[in-house]
Amino acid sequence: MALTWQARKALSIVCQDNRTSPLPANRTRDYARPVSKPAGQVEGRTAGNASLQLGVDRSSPVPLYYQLSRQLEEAIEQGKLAPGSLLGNEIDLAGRLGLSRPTVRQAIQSLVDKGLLVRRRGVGTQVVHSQVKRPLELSSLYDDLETAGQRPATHVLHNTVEPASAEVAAMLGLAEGADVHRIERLRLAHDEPMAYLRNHLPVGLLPLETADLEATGLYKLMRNASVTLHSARQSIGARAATAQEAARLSESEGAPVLTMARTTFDDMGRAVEYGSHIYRASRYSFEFQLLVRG
Amino acid sequence: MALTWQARKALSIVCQDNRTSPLPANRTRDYARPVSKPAGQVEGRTAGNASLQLGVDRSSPVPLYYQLSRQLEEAIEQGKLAPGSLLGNEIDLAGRLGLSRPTVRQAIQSLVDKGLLVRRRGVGTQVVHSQVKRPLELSSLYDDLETAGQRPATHVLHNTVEPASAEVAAMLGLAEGADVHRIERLRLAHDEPMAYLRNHLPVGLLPLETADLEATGLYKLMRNASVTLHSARQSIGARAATAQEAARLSESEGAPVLTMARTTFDDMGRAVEYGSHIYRASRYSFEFQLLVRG
DNA sequence: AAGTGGTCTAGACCACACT
DNA sequence: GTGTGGTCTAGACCACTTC
Repeated sequence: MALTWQARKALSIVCQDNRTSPLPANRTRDYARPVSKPAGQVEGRTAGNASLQLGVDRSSPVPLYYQLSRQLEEAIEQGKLAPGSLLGNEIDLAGRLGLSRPTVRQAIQSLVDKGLLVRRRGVGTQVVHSQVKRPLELSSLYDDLETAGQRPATHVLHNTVEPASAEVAAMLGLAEGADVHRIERLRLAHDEPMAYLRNHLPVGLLPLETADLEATGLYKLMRNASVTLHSARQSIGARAATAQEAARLSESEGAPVLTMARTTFDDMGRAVEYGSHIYRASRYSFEFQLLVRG
Repeated sequence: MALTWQARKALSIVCQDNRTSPLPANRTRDYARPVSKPAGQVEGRTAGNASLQLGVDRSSPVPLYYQLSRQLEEAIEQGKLAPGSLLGNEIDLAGRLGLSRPTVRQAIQSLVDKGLLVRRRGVGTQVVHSQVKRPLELSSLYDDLETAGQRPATHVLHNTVEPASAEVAAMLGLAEGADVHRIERLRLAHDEPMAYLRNHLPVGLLPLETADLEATGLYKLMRNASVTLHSARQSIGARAATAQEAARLSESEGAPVLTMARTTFDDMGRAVEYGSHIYRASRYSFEFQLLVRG
C-alpha cells in the first residue's frame, strides 16, 4: 500500500506473534574472557531502574547477546521492567554481566528493532509503554487460527497439476503453460467457513498431498520442505461476492468480501507461491502492528 | 492480523518507499585510522563479483557504514550488482575500503534487514533476485498519492474539539469526555473521492488548522510538530457502505468499502492519533511487501 | 583444507541532552 | 560539565559450507 507513513521513513509491520526465533546456535565458546571479572549472576542495582536478575551462561550454545535479549524481553513482558523506565547505561550493564559493550548493544538493538525499547542519545534506553494487546480478531493462516484456539479445519476442494494461465505464469515468473500446482481450499473456524483460498505453486518444489494440506497450513509445509521464505508482495482489497463465492462462504450474493493476493519469494527471489484468497468480511479482518523504522 | 507467516518467525512488512533515511549525522570524525592503508577510492576487483567503485569519505559527517550501505544499495538498484552475485567476503571488503570488519558488517546488515541481501554462513553474501515492482495500486496517504502523481486533494468536512466518546477515549487511552480533536476529511485523487477519513487526536499535541490539513497529510503535520511516531495498531476489514457513506464516496448504497482503523503511538507509547477510515473498494487497495524476519 | 559469515572482546572518540 | 548512546577499530575464535 506504500504504507502511509512519513515520506522519509520506511515502515515495518510486525506480527504480534513474536515468539522465540531460534538462532543458528553455536556449540561451544572460547573467546578471550575478561580476566578479573567473575561475572555470572548479577543482581542489577547499580544503575538506572534495574532491580532484575540478569546473567549469561557461557557454556550454553546460545549466543550471549541472544540470551541477554531474551531475558530483557521477558522482563519487559512480565512487567519487571516498567514501561518508561531507564535500562541503565550500556557500559555498566556490560561490566555487571561480564560482557563487552558491543555484545550488550547487539542485545539491546534487537529489542529496539522489535519496538520494545527506545534509545535516545544523551538520555538513555527506555522501555516503551507497551500497547501490546493480544489480537482481537482472527488471523489469516491455519496456524494462527490454531494458536487462537479457533478450531481450524481445511477442506481441499481441488489439488491438481495443470498448465499455468497467463496471470499465474506472470505472478510466478514462469512461462505460460508451464506445469503448476493448483490448490483450492476452504478454510473453516469452528465449523464456519472463513475463507476460500486458491494457490498456485511451481512443480518440483515440494510434494503437496491433500492429506497434508488438510492437516496444516501451506507455509508450514513449505518450511518443512526446507523452502526458505524471504519476502512477499501482497495486496488487500474488497469487492462484492459472486453467487458462487457467496455459496461457498455461506454468504449472500453481493456481500462484501476481503480479497488478498500474494506472491511469496524465497531467498534467491524465486516465486514459490501465488495465492488469491477471499475472506468473509463479516467474520474476518486483518490485524497487525506497524513499527516505524528510523 | 497475526500475519500468516511461519509460526516461529516474526514478520515485518516494509513499504516499498525506501528512500534515504537520514541518520543523525556526526560532524567530524577522528578515530584511530589504519596506519599503512591509504584507502579511499578503490575499484573492487579482488574478490567475488565486485567490479564496482566503492569508497568512503572520512571527512563527511555521514557515518561510514551508512555511506557504504547507500553505495551498495544504489549499485543493486542500478543493476551494477547483479541479482544472485556474491558480494565478496567482508574482510577483503573492509581491507579494500580501509574500514574495519564490524563497520562493513553494519553496512551489510542494514541491507540484509531491508531484504536486499542474503547472508549464508560458509557461502557468502548474495544479492537477492529483486522482485521490486513499483506499486501498481494507489496508496493510502496524501503524500503517497502525491508521489504517485495522483493529484491528491483533501476536503476538510469537520474540524472541532469535543468530548471523547467512550470508543475514542478507549482507543486513545483518555478519560471519557476528555477534549479531543475530531477531524473528518474527504480524500480525492484526480478529483474523484477515494476515502473518507475520520480522525481523533488528543488536544495540545499540535495545532490542527484546516488550511494545513487541506494542504498536506496528517502524518506530515505531526512530524513537523516533532511528534515522533513509533508504532501503530491497525485493522483492515470490509463491509457494505451505508447510504450516507455511499453518497460521500460517489458509490451506491451497499457497495463494498475497505475499512481501516488505526491507533498510532509515539516513542513513549502515548496514543497520538486514532483513525477510522473508509476507502472505495472499487478504486483502492492496500499494497505492501512482507519481509521474513529471521 | 580453505573460505565464509557469526560471535565476541577491549578499548577509543564523538555528538547530544541534561543540569 | 557529566553522562548517555552513536560510531569505529583491530584483532580473535567459532561454525558452517564447499572442495
